[in-house]
Amino acid sequence: MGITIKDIARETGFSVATVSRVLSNKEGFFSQKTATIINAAAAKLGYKKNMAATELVTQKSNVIAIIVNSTKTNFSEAIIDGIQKKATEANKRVIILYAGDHHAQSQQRALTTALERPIMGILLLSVDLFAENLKLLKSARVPFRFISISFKDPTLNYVASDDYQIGYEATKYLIEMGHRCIGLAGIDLESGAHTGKQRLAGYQRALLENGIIPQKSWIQPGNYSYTAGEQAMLNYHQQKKVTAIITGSDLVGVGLLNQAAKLNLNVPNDLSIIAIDGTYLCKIVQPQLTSVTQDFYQMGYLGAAYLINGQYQNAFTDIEITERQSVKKRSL
Amino acid sequence: MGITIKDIARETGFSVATVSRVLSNKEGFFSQKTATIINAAAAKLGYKKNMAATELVTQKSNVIAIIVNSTKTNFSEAIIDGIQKKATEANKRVIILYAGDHHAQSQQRALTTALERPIMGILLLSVDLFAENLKLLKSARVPFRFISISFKDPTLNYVASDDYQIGYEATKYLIEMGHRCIGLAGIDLESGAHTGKQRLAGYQRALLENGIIPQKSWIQPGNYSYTAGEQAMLNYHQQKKVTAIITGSDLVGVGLLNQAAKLNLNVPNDLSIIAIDGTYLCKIVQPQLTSVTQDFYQMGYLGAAYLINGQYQNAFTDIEITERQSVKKRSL
DNA sequence: AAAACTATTGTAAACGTTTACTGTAAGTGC
DNA sequence: GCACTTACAGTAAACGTTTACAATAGTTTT
Repeated sequence: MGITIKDIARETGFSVATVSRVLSNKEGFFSQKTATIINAAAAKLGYKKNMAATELVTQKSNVIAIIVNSTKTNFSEAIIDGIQKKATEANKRVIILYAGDHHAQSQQRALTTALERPIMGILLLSVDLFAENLKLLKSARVPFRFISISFKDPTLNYVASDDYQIGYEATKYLIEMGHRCIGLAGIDLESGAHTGKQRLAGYQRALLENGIIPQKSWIQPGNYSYTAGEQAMLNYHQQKKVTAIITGSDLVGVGLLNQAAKLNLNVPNDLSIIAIDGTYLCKIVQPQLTSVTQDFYQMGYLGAAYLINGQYQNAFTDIEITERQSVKKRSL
Repeated sequence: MGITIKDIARETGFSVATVSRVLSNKEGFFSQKTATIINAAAAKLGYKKNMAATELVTQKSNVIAIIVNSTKTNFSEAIIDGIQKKATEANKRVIILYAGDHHAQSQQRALTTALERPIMGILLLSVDLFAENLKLLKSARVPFRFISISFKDPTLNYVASDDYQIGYEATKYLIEMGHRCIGLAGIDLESGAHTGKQRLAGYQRALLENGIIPQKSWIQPGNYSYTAGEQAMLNYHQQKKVTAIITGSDLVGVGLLNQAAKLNLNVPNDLSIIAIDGTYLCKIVQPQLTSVTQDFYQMGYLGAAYLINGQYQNAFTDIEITERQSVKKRSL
């Protein structure tokens, strides 16, 4: 294959041990003169360290594996940026594995790819593991953390937004804007993650605190997708009850928005929308979507930090309401 | 660290050689009875193969590294899906590395991460390597292919769309729709890749073939970004010349579209837009953007196939015009 | 000048796996 | 009963690196 330290040893006349010490910069174990010779030879021959061999003997790795689900989650990029930032600071490497779109076999493939080689840990970005895959992950001796997804299970650590608070704040905001019949669309109430359920709980709480009885028909669950938004809008239109809608993701918001346009509804005059996420999507549609904005970058940064420092704890990152153009104040 | 074949050998009383043969399924070198015992022990102990060790001794790897630039390239997902498909078919694993947003150091970090471990090859998704990084890549003995970017340099292999044809077809389409003053916005004419230059050439050719003299002011270069689209629209508005614009990416198209709205221009009545790419973005804005649609999935699939089969050749994938709502026929 | 230290380098084992080479027992053909 | 296969399993070397231990020469201390 390529150039190894043996080649450099032969070239320079030193032993592989000395070459190794110079190349991995074990300060104090070699003279400057030697270092110069060896480094020159390495550069000349185009030496590239074989990390697999290093990891084999040292029994440790500086690689963090990120597992993302390939759903159109346009926020994963910001999370990855945050992870990269922290990883670079801590001199760690990052590799990314795609786990498909909630597909058990793809999940397993990604997981296996990660577990079959020496890595220092795994970060899972809003991936909701199937039971057998979670078991697989737990059975490995590799530390892992979830990001942008949370669980009841106390053995699972995560960094995410507080979904209860998201539901609560979004609802409160709409109530303050004069709305009383408020929809909640495109959230997943089935999965093992309790993201959807928490948002629902916060939403209900805010309604009740303001003397509003939540109506079952106001809730249109879905899988956070564009089409879930379209479908939800169709259903709301039949009922003609809600005046404002909270959407489970930006994409749901856009789906809702476009379906509303098809139905000749004007947003925000006929219907207000607030989207949960606040990615760039909100800014590039018309009208721009008001959002509960999550701090995805920070999520990634913090999740990586916890993994690297070996801290087993959960954390919530900040959220904030970003006002744009899709919510209108309603006079009473 | 974890369980090794030694542990299984001890547990079952067989030698590591036999355990290895069973676990890596070397047909014909072990009895069924032995296999059953060893597999049971492996399952019981939760054995996970250490691929790094395997790759070390076999001197080969089944891992393909994908390097993507983290620019908001919303099409990379489709390419990755195509790669994954082919990789799965050929029983290869895939890891992804982020190379930042045209940032030399991030590029180098991603490249080094890939080159420092045994991989069977590298796929670069529309990443325009800095000269020193290209040198680094070439100096390694690892095969690589570019996807969704093309070069004049005959030593570089790629699978991409034919950018000349893209420019030509987009322009021809607009001419057929009755336009004579046609803009070209947001393409990069500076970089080492000749994507932008090719599109420009095809565009000019189509104009000339139809007796239209290309005007310098019709061309507003940029870096394929949303803001490039906004800026280009501002410039076009000052001139008030073009009636239709070809945009270097979907994102440029959306930027242009939204800036047009701010300027009280109606698309497509006052201005027609055709975007190059045709990702889901075109469908989720209003009006939906007509596009020159690229077959990104196929690009990924084919690029992976060439890499896996060791074929050193270039290929162009199909393009097609997808009519939506942003181009209006102009009566003469 | 002996003792003790320091700086630099080498030797060899180890990491977890694969595989060429050997060995052995049982089966086959004559 | 002999030679020849066949089926299965073990021994040991190899992959590229790190590092404990040992060795050497030079320097300092006493």
